[in-house]
Amino acid sequence: MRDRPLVPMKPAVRRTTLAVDVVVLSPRSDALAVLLIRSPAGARERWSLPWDAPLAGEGLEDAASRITSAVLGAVPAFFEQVGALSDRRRHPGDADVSVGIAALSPAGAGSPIEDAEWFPLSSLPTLTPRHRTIVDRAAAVVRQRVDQSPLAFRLLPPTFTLSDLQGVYELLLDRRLHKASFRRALQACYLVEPTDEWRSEGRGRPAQLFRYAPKKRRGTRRGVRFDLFTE
Amino acid sequence: MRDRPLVPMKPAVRRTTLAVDVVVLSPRSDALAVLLIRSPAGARERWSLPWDAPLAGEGLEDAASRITSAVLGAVPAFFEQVGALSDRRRHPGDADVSVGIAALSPAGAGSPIEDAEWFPLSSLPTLTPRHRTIVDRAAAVVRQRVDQSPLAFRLLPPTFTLSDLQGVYELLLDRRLHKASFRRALQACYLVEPTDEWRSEGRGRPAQLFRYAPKKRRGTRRGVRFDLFTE
DNA sequence: GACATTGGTGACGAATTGTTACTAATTCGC
DNA sequence: GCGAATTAGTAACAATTCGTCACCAATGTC
Repeated sequence: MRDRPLVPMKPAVRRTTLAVDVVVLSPRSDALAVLLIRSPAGARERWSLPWDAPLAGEGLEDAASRITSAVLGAVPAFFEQVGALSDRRRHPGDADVSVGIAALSPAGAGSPIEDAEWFPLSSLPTLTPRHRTIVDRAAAVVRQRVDQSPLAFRLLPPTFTLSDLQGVYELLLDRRLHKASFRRALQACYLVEPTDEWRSEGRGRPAQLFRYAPKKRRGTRRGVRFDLFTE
Repeated sequence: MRDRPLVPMKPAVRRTTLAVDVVVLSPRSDALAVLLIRSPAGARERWSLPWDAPLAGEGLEDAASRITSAVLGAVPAFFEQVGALSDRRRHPGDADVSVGIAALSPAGAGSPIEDAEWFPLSSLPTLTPRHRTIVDRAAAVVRQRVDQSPLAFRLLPPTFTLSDLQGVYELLLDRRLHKASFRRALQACYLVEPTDEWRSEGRGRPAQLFRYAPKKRRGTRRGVRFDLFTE
């Protein structure tokens, strides 16, 4: 009936080289930025994502944490796998397979080592083709999950103003949100609680500081929203 | 200031063993089912996910397609990576790292080889710990993405009734949907078009057959829905 | 003190969603 | 044939949510 091998497939492991490539994301001066490291002299591209092979038995997120820590001096607040890539596209260490991991780091946490720098997502230098794909997918995954998962809170310090929070959402979604609607939606879900601190930023009324404190209120399950399809 | 190695990290690839583990999902008799293969005699678990190592330079989804094809005799309609796992948990081939891939196959496509069988997600036999995790994550990912991506159409034949479609959504979301609301939402998004065929299933009025034919109508971007957070 | 600027909220009309109730076309049993 | 049962499909209304406007509050600037 169909193409099928006469002899059942015999699965077997094969040895390959594997890299964990980390896309560290953080809001810097009103744009989402990626942490890149200067390539060793002689490399074709000047910059690359921080990467390394996982150590024996080390979890992939643990590897990403170790790598980020070495480059930024801070442990990211959140990880999300972006996908594994196995293709013939070039990788700085010529790994056969790359696992891309997005790491979210709050604004202001850590500081890059000398050979590392933040680049806004919108103006990246040339990267190896595989790294370029991983960055694009990381950005897409993060943007897509903002609505499913409290990612935005991982890009903020422990306390923040509601305007800060709205700013991060606007950064991630790349569109303006309406203040009153944003706050009403937030209120309805019991995700933040007010602290008794206020922050004054020069002009304008001081803003109350909030912290992320989700209450386990199971929201009423809604109908199907076909219009959220990304494809 | 923080823990940071005195010498900058020297990334390097290391050789590891890699497996692609495939979770083939298909609706069988009103439940979502997974395709498992009988383990060789002497294995600790009787059943396992179909798996293999990717061939040199073979894409991971291509490997998943090849593996599924060998076991089911049909090429899945859709793939979605479920995550890469690197831990010390047991894998049938003792691979260091597994890439889990969910493969969606329409009801009725292909037929399993002799050593393979469909198991409803709700009553699986014992699997190696890593395979168990991959299945759970595949189910979670598919359930979570149903609202973002037209997955449900990949679990149906090319033409289907609206009741079929609603049934798949109910299977995936594990809750009843309201007929009128479901159809109104579907209508509003121009995702299906009617064929001029009708299907009679015994009792009841015959149903019109539809096909998946998304029109690129960009839906109006909505506000933020915090209540969709999964965590 | 007037004004510009940022924070925060009530309220109203518009849009969407949940539900009820109905009509339509078929098979089954008599 | 004919009514009951069963599944498909839809109109219409009520309840809820959403987008917006308008406003008040608290601060710095002139």
